[in-house]
Amino acid sequence: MYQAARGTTDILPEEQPYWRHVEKAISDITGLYGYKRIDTPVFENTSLFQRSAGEYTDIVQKEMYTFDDRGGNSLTLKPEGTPPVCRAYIQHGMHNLPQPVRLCYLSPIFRYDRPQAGRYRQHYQFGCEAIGDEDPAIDAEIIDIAWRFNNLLGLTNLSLQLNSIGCPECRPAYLKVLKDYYKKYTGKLCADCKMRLEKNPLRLLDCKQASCQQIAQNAPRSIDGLCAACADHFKQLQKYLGLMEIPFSINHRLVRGLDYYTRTVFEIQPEDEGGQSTIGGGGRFDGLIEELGGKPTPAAGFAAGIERIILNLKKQGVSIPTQPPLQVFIVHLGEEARNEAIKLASVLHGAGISAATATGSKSLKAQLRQANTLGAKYAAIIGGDEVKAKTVTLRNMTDGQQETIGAGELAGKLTV
RNA sequence: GUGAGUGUAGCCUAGCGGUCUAAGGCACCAGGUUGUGGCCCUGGAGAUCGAGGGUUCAAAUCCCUCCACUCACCCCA
Repeated sequence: MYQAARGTTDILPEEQPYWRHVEKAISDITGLYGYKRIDTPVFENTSLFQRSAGEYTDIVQKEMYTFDDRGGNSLTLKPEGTPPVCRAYIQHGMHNLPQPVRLCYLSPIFRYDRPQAGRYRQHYQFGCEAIGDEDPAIDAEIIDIAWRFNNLLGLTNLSLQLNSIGCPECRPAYLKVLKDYYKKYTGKLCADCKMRLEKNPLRLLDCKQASCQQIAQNAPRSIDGLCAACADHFKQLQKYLGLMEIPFSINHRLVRGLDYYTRTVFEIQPEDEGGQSTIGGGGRFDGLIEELGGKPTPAAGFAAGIERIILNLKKQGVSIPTQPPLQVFIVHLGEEARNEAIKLASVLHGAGISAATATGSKSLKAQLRQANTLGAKYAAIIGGDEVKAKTVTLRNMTDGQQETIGAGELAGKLTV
């Protein structure tokens, strides 16, 4: 028997109310902040992602779904949302628009990871990017959206972690200080951290090994190594967050896994502990547009994982609006009645009333049972008597009351 | 990529060498009402017991291999 490919999942009808709830929140929040939707292709040229994420990130090294098309071009299923949006910004000359350009997306994301709770090989991310402005008010706006989005969804007990990891001006000096500190502990580091010390020293800070955490505890802090411009930017950001009354805590060990981040980085997590806990994160990426061939252009953004949000909506027991029920299920007895039922359904659909018609020629009991199982509000019964009198018997499935009305009156009756 | 756990009908579970021609619950279908659902009662359909191989007179049950799923690590959303 075939089953969905590893790490992928069907979003079944009973799951859909959660997705609609999330989609509604996305549409509301982006409208509220003036972010315009953009949909980029599901695959891009491989080099776009190689250049943007960073050569030594896990995404590029082992998580990309890369393939050659028949023309021999290397393509990759998008492993993150930001680079394609930046590519589109450049390609369509959006630097000619008033800056910043505010864009948002809801897109499938593909990463070849070992699946586990809250982690899929195909998952969905909702993201916002504000491109073309370095004002810390933009960072604050992005964080504000991410935060309010979760409120809109009904999630509570979330924490917002914030940090600044500097810019190309000040980071090299900080990295040197950091490396010097870690070199004193080389013998005590885990194998991964020994690698990180060489390839990606920032990542040393968020190692989860207990022994490495102790070392990270007293490591030099990135915010102590910021240049004047970055320090001021971070200070302003915190002030704005304060004005908006968004609670945050500074996490000196928050660095994020992608190389393109500059200055601001942040993550949103549920308070309770859990493996794959982060439900959203982002930051500033002032160098990315230029790296991808555009003019030097500052930008900031965030992305949130929909599956993890839904996981938390369920965990927190957030009540979700349900689908409107089927208005009427049309029941018929006999060949002529069946013809009338089909005509009637057509009229109802034309009038914008949801209706389904029984199939086959089952007993009245069986048809009503089906109406009940489907959750129909009414059953419209057409039997021999009704055919003769050109009426239908309308049964309210909640209280069992029923009345006989003219066939032509049904649509009007159900509209009210 | 690493480690641990689990695979019995659509779902949940019992059985853990012979009484298994695999049991029960939910869901599904039908009947109990000649034209009336939900509750109840009765009945029905639905499983090569994840796959392949081995041990044995005998395997859902023991062994091996593979596959899948789950959880965790790495990393991320």
